[in-house]
Amino acid sequence: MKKVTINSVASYAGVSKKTVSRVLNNEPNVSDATREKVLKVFKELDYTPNPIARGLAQNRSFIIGCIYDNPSKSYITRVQTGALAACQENNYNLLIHPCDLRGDALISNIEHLLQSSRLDGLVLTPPFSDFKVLVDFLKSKKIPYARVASAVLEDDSISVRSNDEQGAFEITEHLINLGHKAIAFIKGHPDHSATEQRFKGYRRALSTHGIEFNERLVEEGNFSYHSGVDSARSILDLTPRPTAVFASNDYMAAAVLKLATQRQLKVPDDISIAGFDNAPIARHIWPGLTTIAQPVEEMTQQAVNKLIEHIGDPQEQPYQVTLEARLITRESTAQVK
Amino acid sequence: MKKVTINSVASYAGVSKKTVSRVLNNEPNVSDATREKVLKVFKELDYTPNPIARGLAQNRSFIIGCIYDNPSKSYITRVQTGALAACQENNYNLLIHPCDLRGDALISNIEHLLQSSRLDGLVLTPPFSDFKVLVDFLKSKKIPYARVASAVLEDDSISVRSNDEQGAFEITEHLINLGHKAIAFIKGHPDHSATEQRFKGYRRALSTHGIEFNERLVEEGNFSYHSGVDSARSILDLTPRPTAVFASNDYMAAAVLKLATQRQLKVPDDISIAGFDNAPIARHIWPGLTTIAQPVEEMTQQAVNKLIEHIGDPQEQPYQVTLEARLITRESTAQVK
DNA sequence: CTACATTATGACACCGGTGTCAGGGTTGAA
DNA sequence: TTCAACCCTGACACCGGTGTCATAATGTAG
Repeated sequence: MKKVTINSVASYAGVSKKTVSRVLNNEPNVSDATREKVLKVFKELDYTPNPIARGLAQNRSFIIGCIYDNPSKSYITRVQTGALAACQENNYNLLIHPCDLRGDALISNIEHLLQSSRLDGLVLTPPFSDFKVLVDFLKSKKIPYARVASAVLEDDSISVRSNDEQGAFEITEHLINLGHKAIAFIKGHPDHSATEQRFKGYRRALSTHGIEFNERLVEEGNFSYHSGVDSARSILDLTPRPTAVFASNDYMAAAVLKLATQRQLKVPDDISIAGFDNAPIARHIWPGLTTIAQPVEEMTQQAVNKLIEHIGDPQEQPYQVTLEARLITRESTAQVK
Repeated sequence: MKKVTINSVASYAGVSKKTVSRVLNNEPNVSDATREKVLKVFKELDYTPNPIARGLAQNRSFIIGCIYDNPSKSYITRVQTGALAACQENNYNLLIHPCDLRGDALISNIEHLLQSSRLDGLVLTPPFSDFKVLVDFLKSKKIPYARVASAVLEDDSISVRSNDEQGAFEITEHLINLGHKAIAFIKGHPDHSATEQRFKGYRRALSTHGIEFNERLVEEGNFSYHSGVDSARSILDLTPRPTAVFASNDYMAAAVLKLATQRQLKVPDDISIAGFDNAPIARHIWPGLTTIAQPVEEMTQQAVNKLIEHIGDPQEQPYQVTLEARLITRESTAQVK
């Protein structure tokens, strides 16, 4: 396939490079006749502009980076799906970059990424969405960024989230309405802002319904399945055993379910279990997990769309949205006996 | 941050652009003194070459594309992990591109991707690895590609796989050794080459051990959890009920487990269940699934490494490797009663 | 009909690198 | 000593677009 460049189009159409460029970019000040002539040549020659040359001239790469450090594969996949959808709408591409949260290495890692890829913008996913050091760094370097599922909304950034606190409140309330009073809670990873939000929702539901908070019912997890196993062990060993467990995500909830089943406990007859996120595993196991569904794809797609808009026009307003999370009840929770 | 370009480095070091470029690319014919001088300036000025400019000059993007259409999220994540590892070693970036297998749209979709991104190469993951139309298209366009987990090895391409047929043989044999004779089988998606391979391994194990193949024990699935539910229903309704089920992947196996549990069957006491892939779910459920572990990350990493090598030097030999798959026994399979 | 604003177009430099080639300096063999 | 071969280096064009500015063509007000 011989290369079709802007030069061939220009000479073929009998106009200058610059005019072709104007048509490409929908610039004003091109006569309708000329525009149509050029557009026709585009088709005839099957011309596609070279994004690299374009990037060089405009100092843009048309690539968005997505950074993550998340134990939940399904979460990442959903984030990617949403980001990809937005990228495709805007003729951007998505570059994925897993990286470790810990330590100073992060900033230099990101710095290297930015220098070596010249990304136009960055999507921050949990736990990076609320990582102040990183956000400040990006701000100082004037790198456009968007935050997905951050706990805090700030005035001057793009941020799309869902209401974790409210979701946790609702699912806890659901358990309370089923008659549960001793509801154990497994926390998430301390670096994720969702961890605190979900914990807050749990506590608010308890206090709203006049149930005293009991610290012994709270276990520290980190969102991983493995941590869920450890927490589950402690919880199931308690006497009296709680009648329900609310884990901060579905993987940990699945771990509780596995351990409970291993110990011959019937779920939900002997113990109710609830999770969070509506990960695939929540419906792949028996009994299916009652959980909170967040519109992760939608959140990410909106965030990336706004990010790209912002890149095109840095005057663009900040964008802060909170989407609804909703309760999904399955078989893992039932009326207390 | 003011921009550090090759020009600033050159004038600062008192040499020409071209000499700086030579140092950058480790070209010969640069005196040691000059080379060191330039390298020192790199550090002092904290210079990073602009990949976009480089790409324009060399007509390369330093980006590898990875295309997929796979219902298994965990498989995709593993592929990405391996591909990213290889990319990072070689200062490449990874661009992910989900797309539909079906129809003519695929080729034009890929064509558009190539034109708009100028990818240096493509990684084909199942089911694309064995999709002849696509492979032929890439060959005709002279786009470098590598195939992951393809069934067939061809002479002139890069292809890294594991032995699905052998894996299926071993897990079936494992069931036979436990005394099972009526072993149901759930096939995968017909477009995936692994589907046929795994079926072959199953049949070979049966015939090796003198067990007659029974077509009624075979169900058509498509690797999705949902299809597993349907197949499980048919299998569990059989009389006499098979004593074991071998599903072509873990999601479908998990579906069998869920349905069996719903029907009050004890696994593995009443029925043994085996999967394939060693997906996370295999160890997240109870009982854990006996399955076959394939080194997906390793496969992809090798494939991408070779692909990048090939891009740098198109004379590079073809590369064809088959890695070992290994049996992992968990609680879902046991001696027949 | 002139004076001036506005629109349409192209020439040319530029983005930040790499490829080609020519020229000066060394080295080694004749 | 001479000449070819080789090593090192830089000038310059080029990759394929975009930005700036000058200029020609057209429109509009006085």
